[in-house]
Amino acid sequence: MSGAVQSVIRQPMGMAGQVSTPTRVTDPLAALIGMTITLPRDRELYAQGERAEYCYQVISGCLRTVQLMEDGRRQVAAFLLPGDCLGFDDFDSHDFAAQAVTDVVVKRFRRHDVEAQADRQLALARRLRELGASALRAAHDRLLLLGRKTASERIATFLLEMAARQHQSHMVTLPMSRVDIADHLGMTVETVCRMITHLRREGTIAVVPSGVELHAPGALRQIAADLRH
Amino acid sequence: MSGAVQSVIRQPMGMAGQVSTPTRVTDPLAALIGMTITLPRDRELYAQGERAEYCYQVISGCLRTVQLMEDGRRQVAAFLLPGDCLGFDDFDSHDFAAQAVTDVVVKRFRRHDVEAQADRQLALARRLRELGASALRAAHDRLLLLGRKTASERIATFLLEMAARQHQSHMVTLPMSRVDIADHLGMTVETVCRMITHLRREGTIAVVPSGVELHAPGALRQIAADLRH
DNA sequence: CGAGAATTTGAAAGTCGTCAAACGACGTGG
DNA sequence: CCACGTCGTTTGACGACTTTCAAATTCTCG
Repeated sequence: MSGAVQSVIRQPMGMAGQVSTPTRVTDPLAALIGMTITLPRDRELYAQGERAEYCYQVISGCLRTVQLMEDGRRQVAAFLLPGDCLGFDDFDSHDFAAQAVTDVVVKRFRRHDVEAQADRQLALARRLRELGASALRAAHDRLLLLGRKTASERIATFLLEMAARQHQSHMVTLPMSRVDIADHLGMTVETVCRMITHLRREGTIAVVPSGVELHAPGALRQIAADLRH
Repeated sequence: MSGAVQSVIRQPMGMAGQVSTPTRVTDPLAALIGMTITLPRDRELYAQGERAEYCYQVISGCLRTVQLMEDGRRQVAAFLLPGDCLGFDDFDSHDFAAQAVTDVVVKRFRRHDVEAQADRQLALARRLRELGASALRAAHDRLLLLGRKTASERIATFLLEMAARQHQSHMVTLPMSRVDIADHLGMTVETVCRMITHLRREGTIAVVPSGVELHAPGALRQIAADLRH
């Protein structure tokens, strides 16, 4: 049995960005005709450089987007949770690979169709631009993290972000491995472990099988030294 | 230098497949009504968190987008050169500040107008999505750089990228300070200098008042260990 | 229960950052 | 036109945070 696999974050879709878009009664994306696809853990949804024919919205499970260097160094650009979209803003080919962190269900759309539909439906076109803006904002926050934050700040930031995305303030599910986290935060597995251990010994968090419990979110926030607000 | 209107942020070693967009006869952006604004060096075009009423296209000069942490740590997300656009994909407020690196001339558009126009003109709507996609791709490349590349690789990558964006292969103009470069590449001024000195002593580059000459772009490329070929 | 993988911990090494100071480019003022 | 002060760049020495290498421990799954 897949232990942690099914304890993946569940949450209604439609909250793609924690952005306060004025209450959208019907998400234009929901109107698109999409095929439901399931993907087993560790399977690749698409490869880096692959022709980008489809785009996707995550229904359940967790995906990661990955960039590789020839010598094996890896950068996980993002983890995608239910409601998140990917592939909508690529060009002809995908900039990075997308892989299933857990068993995953996604809704798949033909990009050509989406583009065509966007030309007819203003709401969708706007939604697509919003989607891009969300992704861009997230990427920019990560630039600051990777460029300027220390190891402990990165971990704290990451845990808080995951908590927020799961709409939880005490329990954070971490479906991805420590290696994935390391490659996401620009550090090594060992450093990730050490930082987590440190937080645990401080009593700030507790490590449980499928994630961590946040005992002192305030302390985390202080460590994260979060910008904006 | 105004001919660069279509040169949105380009990849280092601009391959990535033929960057879709076949030769665009008329850029939808050119049709927008924009006011020309000049900005002296070091002046701020807009502040972080400021209400995003306008968006811009660079006509001449160089801008930087900046994120600040309370303790002063700074991340330069991007340098913008003639033809580049900014502010098109923000939400209500700007995610970061934009400041003039040199004296700058920009064309300013009211975002509300752009959005409205996009609703009427498919080409513009598509162009806006492309713009977002370009920015996103650039940001992702930078994630890999910040997360996984060494100091020398970052410098090499940066020089090659600047050369490509200036459509030059031997002479690179660097209008920004070493501090700006450092804050862009996630390192310190001292390290930037050391890396440049190292390349100079190797004979790979030569430092001139306004930038550097690339004597051995091949060597740079090798150092950059560039992904995506 | 046992083998292999993932996580955690430890010790040593390195890269990069910090602190400090010299050097050089400019612009102002004498 | 040159002296001088300021700011940006460069260089050096030292220290620290992370990484690297190695191994113990825990967890997963057959």
